[in-house]
Amino acid sequence: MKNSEIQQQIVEAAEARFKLYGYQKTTMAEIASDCQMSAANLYRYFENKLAIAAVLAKACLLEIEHSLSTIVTNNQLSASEQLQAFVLSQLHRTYHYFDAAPKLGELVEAMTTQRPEIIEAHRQQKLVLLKQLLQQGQATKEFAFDDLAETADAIHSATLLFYFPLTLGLYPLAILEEKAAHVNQLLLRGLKSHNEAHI
Amino acid sequence: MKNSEIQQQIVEAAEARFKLYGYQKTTMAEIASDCQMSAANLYRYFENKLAIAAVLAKACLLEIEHSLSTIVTNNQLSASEQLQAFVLSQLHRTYHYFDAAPKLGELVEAMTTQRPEIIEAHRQQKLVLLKQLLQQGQATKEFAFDDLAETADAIHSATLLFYFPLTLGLYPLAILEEKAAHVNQLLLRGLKSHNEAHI
DNA sequence: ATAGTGAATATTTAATTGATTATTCACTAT
DNA sequence: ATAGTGAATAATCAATTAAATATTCACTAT
Repeated sequence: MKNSEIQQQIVEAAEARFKLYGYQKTTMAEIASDCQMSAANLYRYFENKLAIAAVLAKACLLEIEHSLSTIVTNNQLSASEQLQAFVLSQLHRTYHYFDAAPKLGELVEAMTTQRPEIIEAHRQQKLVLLKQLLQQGQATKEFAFDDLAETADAIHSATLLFYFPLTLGLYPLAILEEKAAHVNQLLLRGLKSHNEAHI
Repeated sequence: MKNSEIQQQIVEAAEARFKLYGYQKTTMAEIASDCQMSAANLYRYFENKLAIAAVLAKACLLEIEHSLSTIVTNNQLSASEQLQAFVLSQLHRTYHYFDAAPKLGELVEAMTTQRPEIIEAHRQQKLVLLKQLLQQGQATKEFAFDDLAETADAIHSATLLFYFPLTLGLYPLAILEEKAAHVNQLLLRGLKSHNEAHI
């Protein structure tokens, strides 16, 4: 069995435990036992427990990024539809994660406090995709705006409610979808190219 | 001394302690001592410690609402300027509260979990003010939008980053101001009346 | 009647300490 | 050399209990 396959196996065992019992309550001994090895041996593959969690977290975030990337590169969709889908995709994916496994909140907590660069990298990646989306909309004359980076940042800030784990718990999904629709509508009106660019 | 003056005195003593030492670390005995009375006597004026905190929290939120109300009724300002000020005022007031007294976070926590109706009432009050602002903008032809309530809700959702205590800590004030400016710019473009109302 | 109190009781916190658990390491097997 | 282990150490957690604290109440003073 290859080195990387064992790493994979460890992460998968950890994932199942983290989802079911939470990050805190999962012990290295349990993960090891699920892999038919000793706890000590885990350290030959990962620096520590947090590193296992980090791989898992990165995978989740990458999954989201892939979804978003698919939307941005889907040229069946207009830029408006892409933006709509972009926001809703984050909402649904993130909501679903915590709906299916509320214990994953512990992972978010751990990453936020101990690996903030992972969260930040994800944010940056989303900004890249948003900029791409906006540029495409601009190229087709569907959108018009002054500053690409500022606009992407504005959209990202304005849609915080739909991807920020702590706020997702505030409302049921149906309400969040409704709010997302309203925010999208307003943002799109601000982006449509038949506006004047300046006041 | 009137009954209500004593209540006032108690709340002020509690406020000073809450700001300096936090809600948890402040004891009823300390508040009472600051008022030259026994802890038992506090219960003649407030049901319990949480009730004192609730009065204080309501006062803080009312202060914010007053600021916002002043902005909305200030007819020196265009509707756009009002919206800009509306968002920035929340950002600055809220930021300042936690900057001057980080321990107030404990109060937010307590209210969020044990008196959520206070938070909700504040939200509703802000929506009322936002609707008023939007209607004025519509009356002067500065703004155009389809649904008043939906638009107010969209703006409120989109500016979450600038009043939600937990997210305010994510960035320094200067960055938040910058983001607020970008979001405002985009929202305003969506509201300006020279847009088509429908796509 | 109203404002106030000290002492009693009920909850919450804080400190202690005894497990658990994470992590390291010297070692074995291949 | 590489994969693995058991046992040692270090850090965390959990149960216990002691101490503080919130809250109630029977009572005093006005």
